Amino acid sequence: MTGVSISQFRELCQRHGLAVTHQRQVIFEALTSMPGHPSPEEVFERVRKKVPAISLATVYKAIHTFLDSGIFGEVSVHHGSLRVDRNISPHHHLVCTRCKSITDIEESDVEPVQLRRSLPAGFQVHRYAVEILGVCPRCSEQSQGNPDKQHY
Amino acid sequence: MTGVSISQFRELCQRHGLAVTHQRQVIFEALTSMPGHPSPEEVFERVRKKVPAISLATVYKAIHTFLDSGIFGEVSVHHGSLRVDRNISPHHHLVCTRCKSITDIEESDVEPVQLRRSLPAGFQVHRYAVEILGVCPRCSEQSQGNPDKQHY
DNA sequence: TCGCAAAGGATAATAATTATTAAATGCTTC
DNA sequence: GAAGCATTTAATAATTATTATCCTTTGCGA
Ligand SMILES: [Mn+2]
Ligand SMILES: [Mn+2]
Ligand SMILES: [Zn+2]
Ligand SMILES: [Zn+2]
Repeated sequence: MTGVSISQFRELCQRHGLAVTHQRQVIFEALTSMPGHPSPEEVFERVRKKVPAISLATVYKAIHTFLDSGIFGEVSVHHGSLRVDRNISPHHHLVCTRCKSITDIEESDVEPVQLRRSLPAGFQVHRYAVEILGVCPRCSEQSQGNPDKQHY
Repeated sequence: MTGVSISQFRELCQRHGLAVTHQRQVIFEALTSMPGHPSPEEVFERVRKKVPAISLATVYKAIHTFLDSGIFGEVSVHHGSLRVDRNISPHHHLVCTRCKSITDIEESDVEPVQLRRSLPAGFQVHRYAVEILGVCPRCSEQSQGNPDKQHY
């Protein structure tokens, strides 16, 4: 029972300037009670058991609202479409969270990743990929302007 | 002029047991000549200038053929749909490339990432995200069976 | 060259996401 | 607590990304 009381949720919403709705609370509770990194579809399947009339679009909108408020995060900033990597030697990436641009960083430019404790037993590691997340020069320049203009 | 001669391409295909077709060569050349990490749509736009009659499906099929042969790579193994991360404190991920499962690794379980040289000027780093890519225990068990069964 | 498996083209189908719009609801003010 | 207005929801259409289908064409070994 990882339930969040209505008053706690109300407080959370107020802190982020969000209206408190029943749907948002149910979606929030579904998210906090699900293991791993759920997809909108998975959230929808769970939520509709409590609120059968809910719409998938409402789930998407609530999730984006939570993401925009920083209440939750997103696993991959560049999940929109397949991106081919012509560089098949191990390397890392510089990723702009604003415009989604991806730039190669040579593996030798980063110290090898060191683990402090062992991984779950039986996991076979193939490689370590470092994503350096941030804002590229071009995006930070025009940061006051329109913040969602994308240039690839 | 990063052009690849037809004989070089023919050799590459032979090495991977692929039939040599004009479309594949044009798609391959487009990929090798494009900067960054192109999407299928971008490849299609470029390729159709040379072969106007080409189909988008052919581009997708050729790209998958190249990916399956290991001639090129894919930036994100989990690009299929949005995945919410309830953990908004900085942390890392263990990713199974077989079943696409994503498991949190605490930031403190990995030594801080160290750069050996400076990044492109003006890039504002927000955080470093390490992806530990490999095969999870469950997938490596049944590795002889059906290799594309997914369990989340 | 012949024959066939493999690949391409056109297009339908599916999956993921976003847009639209009218009705319902939350929130502020009285 | 009701009124009014802005926000949110539900239903559904539209988009976008990707895959499947099906028939035609082509590459390649015999
Ligand atoms: Mn790369
Ligand atoms: Mn996570
Ligand atoms: Zn940028
Ligand atoms: Zn797995």
